[in-house]
Amino acid sequence: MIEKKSCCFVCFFMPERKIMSTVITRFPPSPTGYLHVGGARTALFNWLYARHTQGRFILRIEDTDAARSSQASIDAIFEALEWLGIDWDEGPYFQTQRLEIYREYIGRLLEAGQAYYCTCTPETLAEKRKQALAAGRPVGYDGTCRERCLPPSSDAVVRFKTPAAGTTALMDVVRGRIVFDNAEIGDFVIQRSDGIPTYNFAVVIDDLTMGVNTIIRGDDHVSNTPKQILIYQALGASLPTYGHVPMVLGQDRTRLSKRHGAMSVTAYRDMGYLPEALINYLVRLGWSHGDQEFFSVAELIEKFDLENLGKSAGVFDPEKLLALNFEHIQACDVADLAQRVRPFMVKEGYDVDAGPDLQKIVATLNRRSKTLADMARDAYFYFQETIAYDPAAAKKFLRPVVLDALRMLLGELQQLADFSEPGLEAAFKTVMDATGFKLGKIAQPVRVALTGKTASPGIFEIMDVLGPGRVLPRLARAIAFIENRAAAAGQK
RNA sequence: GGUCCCAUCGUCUAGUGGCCUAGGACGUCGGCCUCUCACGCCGAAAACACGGGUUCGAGUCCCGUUGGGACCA
Repeated sequence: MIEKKSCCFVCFFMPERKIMSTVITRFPPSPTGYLHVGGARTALFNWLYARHTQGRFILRIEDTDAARSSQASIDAIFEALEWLGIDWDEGPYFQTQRLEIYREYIGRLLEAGQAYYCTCTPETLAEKRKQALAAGRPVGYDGTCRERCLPPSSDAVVRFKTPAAGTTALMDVVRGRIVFDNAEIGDFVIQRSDGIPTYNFAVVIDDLTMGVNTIIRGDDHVSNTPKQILIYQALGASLPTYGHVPMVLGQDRTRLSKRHGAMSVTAYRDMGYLPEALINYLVRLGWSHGDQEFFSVAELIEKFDLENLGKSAGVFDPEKLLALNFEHIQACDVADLAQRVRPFMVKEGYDVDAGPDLQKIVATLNRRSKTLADMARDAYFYFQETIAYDPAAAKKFLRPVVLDALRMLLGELQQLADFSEPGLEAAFKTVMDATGFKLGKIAQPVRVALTGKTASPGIFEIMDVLGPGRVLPRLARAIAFIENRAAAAGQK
């Protein structure tokens, strides 16, 4: 029978959240590169659960692999977490600063006879492994040094004394009960000969000493878990609640890596995604709340639980993320969006303060932008001094047939008192009535005059935002352009 | 190779034995709206991996097969 522990228990029986034992979760990245979306999702699950239960969230940097760890990676991880808005209540702790603590616990295990020194050489071990493989026996350590009571030495590792028989069971909130044979586990190394603890040992000691009682992590850790449970038990400690969530896969259904395109969290920031959109997407990949697709961060904190975590791996779909980003952009008010899009406009090279009102610009673009970068790019015509005509657009719409209409429109606009949408519309109406042209016939040439292209926000909107100071000269220039064109044609 | 896990539309998912003629979302396709492009709206195609059980009844439970994945090597 699958037993599931979850926050629903807490929420159901203790709606006021007067919880006896505070939930303590953690995120323990290795600083061996940027924070990628898969790691961010794990961080999110832990952070959300801590916030949901009003518990605590700890950040711990697992930097014992000196060769692969770097300060640059640590900084990159902080940067990504900060952008996502993931804050921590404790830490960051660094494993390299906790070596004494690990040694102390190694000592305890040694004293209690639950661990021992082993001096088997890698060569012998490899040879024995080969033989075991050939004989079809488990490839774990054969126990040569187990009862030898060896003293510490520079070439000795410390092994954990795993019970030779029996089983170790993991009660997982997402997968139920998973049982492992102790014989398969064998006596594993908990401290290398250089005195550095192995991953499985350090993790347990850290979680134990930090009071972590809820561990949500990728299911690539499932096979490590029985070893960790054995250590908890040897230390007489109570087990944390485990929840192993499935991996995030690339489009080709293999594990996420660089070749799947942009995978770092900050890359999405730089492409103009909203952190709340990435969060929404990542959390929904592997967790659900009925049919709901859109969640604000506050809503996620309110609704996130362990009960509804899925157990099959999910493919990262950039298209869906993009669609969600669009929705989150729609959910932002223009003042907020204006602030957020500003750096992207600066990156485009616009002199933002010299342009029209930023909020008014944003109001014309937000309904049609999937990213902040799109919005900044599409705002070009608000900032360019002289509009470059797209050749095809100019050829099709800046033609002599509309010359009179444009001249008349320019005249109307020059004496227009109310340069706002209703006023502009009235001016167009006058020209339409006089020429018999439909709106489209006039609007397209004007659009090209104003933006250089055939696609843009509504013509009255952009004229309103641009204002007479920009509209009139651009119109005049388009008229001149057509006149020149007509003259050139006439000479042929 | 050993151990463990997973399996519903192309993708993310709803579904916890009858409410399933399998629902939603992204994407795709068609239409409407329209000053362009978008938005929006309407509609369509699209899935329970396979085979055995259990049961009055199975997407839902059990076993096997196949396929994928993780870890250890």
